[in-house]
Amino acid sequence: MKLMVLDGNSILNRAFYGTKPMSTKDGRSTHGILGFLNILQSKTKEIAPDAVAIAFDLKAPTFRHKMYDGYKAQRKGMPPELAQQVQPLKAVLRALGYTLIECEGWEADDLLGTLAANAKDSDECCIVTGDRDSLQLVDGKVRVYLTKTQMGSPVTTVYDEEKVQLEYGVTPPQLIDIKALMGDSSDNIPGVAGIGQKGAGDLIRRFHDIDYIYEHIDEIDVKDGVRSKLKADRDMAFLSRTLGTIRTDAPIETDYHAYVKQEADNFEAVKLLADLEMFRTIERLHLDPKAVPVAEKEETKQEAYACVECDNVSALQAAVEAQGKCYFALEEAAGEISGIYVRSGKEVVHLSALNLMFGGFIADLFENEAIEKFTDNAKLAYAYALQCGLDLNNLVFDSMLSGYLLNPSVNDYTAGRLAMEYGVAVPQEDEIPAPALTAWLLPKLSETLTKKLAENEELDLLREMEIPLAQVLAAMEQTGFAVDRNGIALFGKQLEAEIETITKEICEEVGYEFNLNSPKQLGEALFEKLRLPNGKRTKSGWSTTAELLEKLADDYPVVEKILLYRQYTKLNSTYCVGLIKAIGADGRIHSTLNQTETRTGRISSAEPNLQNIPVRSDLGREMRKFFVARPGCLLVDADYSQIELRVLADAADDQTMIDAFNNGDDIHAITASQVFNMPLEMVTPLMRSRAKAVNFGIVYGIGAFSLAKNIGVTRAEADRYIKGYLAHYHGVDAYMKNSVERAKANGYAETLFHRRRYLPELTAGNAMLRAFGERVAMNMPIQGTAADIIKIAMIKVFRRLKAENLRARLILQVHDELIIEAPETEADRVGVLLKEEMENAVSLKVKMLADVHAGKTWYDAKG
DNA sequence: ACGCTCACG
DNA sequence: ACGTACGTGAGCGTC
Repeated sequence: MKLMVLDGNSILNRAFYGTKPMSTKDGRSTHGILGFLNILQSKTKEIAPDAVAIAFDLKAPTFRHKMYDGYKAQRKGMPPELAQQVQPLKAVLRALGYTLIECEGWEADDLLGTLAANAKDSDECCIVTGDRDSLQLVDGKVRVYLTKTQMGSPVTTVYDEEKVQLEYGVTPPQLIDIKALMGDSSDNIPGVAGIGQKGAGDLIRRFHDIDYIYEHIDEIDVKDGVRSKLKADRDMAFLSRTLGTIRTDAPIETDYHAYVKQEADNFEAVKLLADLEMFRTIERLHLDPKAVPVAEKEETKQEAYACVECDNVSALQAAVEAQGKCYFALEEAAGEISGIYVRSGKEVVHLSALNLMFGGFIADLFENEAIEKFTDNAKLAYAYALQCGLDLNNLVFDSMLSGYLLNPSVNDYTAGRLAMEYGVAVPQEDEIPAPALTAWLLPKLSETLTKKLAENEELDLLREMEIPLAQVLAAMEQTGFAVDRNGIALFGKQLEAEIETITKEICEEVGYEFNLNSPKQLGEALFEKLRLPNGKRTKSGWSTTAELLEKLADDYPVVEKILLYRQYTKLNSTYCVGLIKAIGADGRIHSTLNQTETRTGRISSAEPNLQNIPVRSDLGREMRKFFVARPGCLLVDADYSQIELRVLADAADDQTMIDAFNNGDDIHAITASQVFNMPLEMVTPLMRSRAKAVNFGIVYGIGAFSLAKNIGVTRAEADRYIKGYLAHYHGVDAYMKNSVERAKANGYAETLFHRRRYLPELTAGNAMLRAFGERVAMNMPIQGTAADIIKIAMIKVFRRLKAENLRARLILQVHDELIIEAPETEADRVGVLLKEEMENAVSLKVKMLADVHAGKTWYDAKG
């Protein structure tokens, strides 16, 4: 029999510190459990055991071994976030069919030892642990798989007798003697005072064990200092050996056959894992998620899933109208709407777009204001309505947007996933078409999620912000942005010519041809072939970032050329080639505006991304000349001035900052005068630019090191700026502290409009991760509130354009900027309207300011 | 699939 | 001792 024995406490500990913190929405940490199951699964695969035993201490919740994250010398209790995970983990393991070994008064080590020592002739014992103590157990039948976590991924070293010999120069049992001499503070093993790891190893390698050493204490060839230290602690040495010897006589079952894994209790396991909100794990362990046991299990049985093809459209329509509600999911095939699934009573009804009555049904459904609509993708529904020339009225629920508001840190908001997460029964049947399942789930799902949103005070966010915004985004996507294809193509050609020349020049100077796009090859060329100074290593070679190369560019013309090469190729491949590919048949680019992507509430743009078109460099900004208004139109562009700092001034209720903004002062100059403690007239451009960086830093959750790096001053200098800043803007100082405190207390950060982001990082043992959580706790409310504000503005602008019967259309949002394409005759009016709606989207203590410009191209319209 | 680099707010 | 500012998406090379 091949038995795999897990040192439960040790592995859990490793898993806890080595896995990115995660928690359930009500704040229970789960990453220890997740990491444990990952290790269990990967070791099972690697070792392929016939049986598995998992040993746990049944002692006080302390660890024998050194803690991963910190103190070398002391026993340390488990942090509560870890202790809370022990019982749920054990329950999950039992449900999965594993045998747990726990024995009152015995440490897990001794249980491992007992199993290892009792390996029969044909047996093999593989110990999986994070603790080197177990290495003493290694023999011909026993191997130790020592796991560490490096950069978040588990790394295992396998120890057999040979490997122990190789690494320590002794046999496994001799490790006990080494420890007897050197001691182990984390295990309260005293050892011999004054003998450390090196000395102990040396002695045992030369004299085999402490028995020999003490029997020949006066004869052996050691320094007198060592001899006297040994003599002084003779009793300690022998006591330490006893303490350090893992016992092999625990009263547990030692027949390996007893540990053959039982069949998993699917029901129980899924229940436990669903409660821990570990849905990925359910899938990865090949459990059947359909068996999610929920309170309404009985009801589920009554509500057997049923799906029928619609044979009577009028009857379906009548049923929906009678109900006053419609739960539907649109069916897509090859990018087209191919049908609709409607939950009607106890069944789902499918109506194909091929059905002659389909168009009529959709029109009546969408436009009927008396029917409340519930769906899973509002933007898609609005887009389809727009395409059909219909109004979509009274859409009250979107499960995807609801899931996003409840927790924006998730990547999958399909109805099936949400149902699992929020405890809605999922039908048992396999192979239900996705939209059919969605329609089936929507009644319960909408009820559950709506209730949750109401509890979180996020219901308005759904109904007044995200759902209306979905309509705006659908229209923006459909409108698209006109571009000058020939202009882009020509620009690309010019770039390619430059790139070709410059590539040759660079290769000539380096002395051989290589791929300039490969950071690896480039690093080798610069820092090995050309031997340039100040190279910095990254994980996989030399760092070749622009930041580093710029420092070398003055002295080495070839580096300057590489920077140019980078700039040209970036512009050509990402923007010229990339954008041309994305131009639609109508000569316009239709980007996808994602509404559920960012953790702060911003929208994102993809395929292509139109939110990162170059502007900062002169050459890059040229790209914007190819983003144009259609003939007879102008682009009207407005961007908020300092929206994030204004939001901060309001949230922090900082009078100095509020006054500065309301007086129309130059905020960076004012900040400079505060930070440098001098009158405004004496602020130099350099001081202003540094103050500007401080302002940015504050919004991001500042650190002196990064600020220093950013503006090129010493760290101490940067620290002074920050201190100066916080001393003068004391409202901001208090607000930042309060943001972190509140996020810690609540488990999430939130915006002015109650959009929330959970921050399990705040409970992390790892200081760096925790610091990250703290910065996010400071940043998210600011970035997120700014995102909320522009969303409100977009909805208001959209409605104004419609109400005033204008032909102008919103075409793009870039976080603090809105772009409208307007007929020339409307441009002035639209500019006024746009500014008005943006500035009045919200009413804060600080007034909002938007700068408006119009032009034929984006280049011209952007101030 | 992942890391590096770089474009934007 | 260690790494260091928030939020994104795309193209490329490497594994």
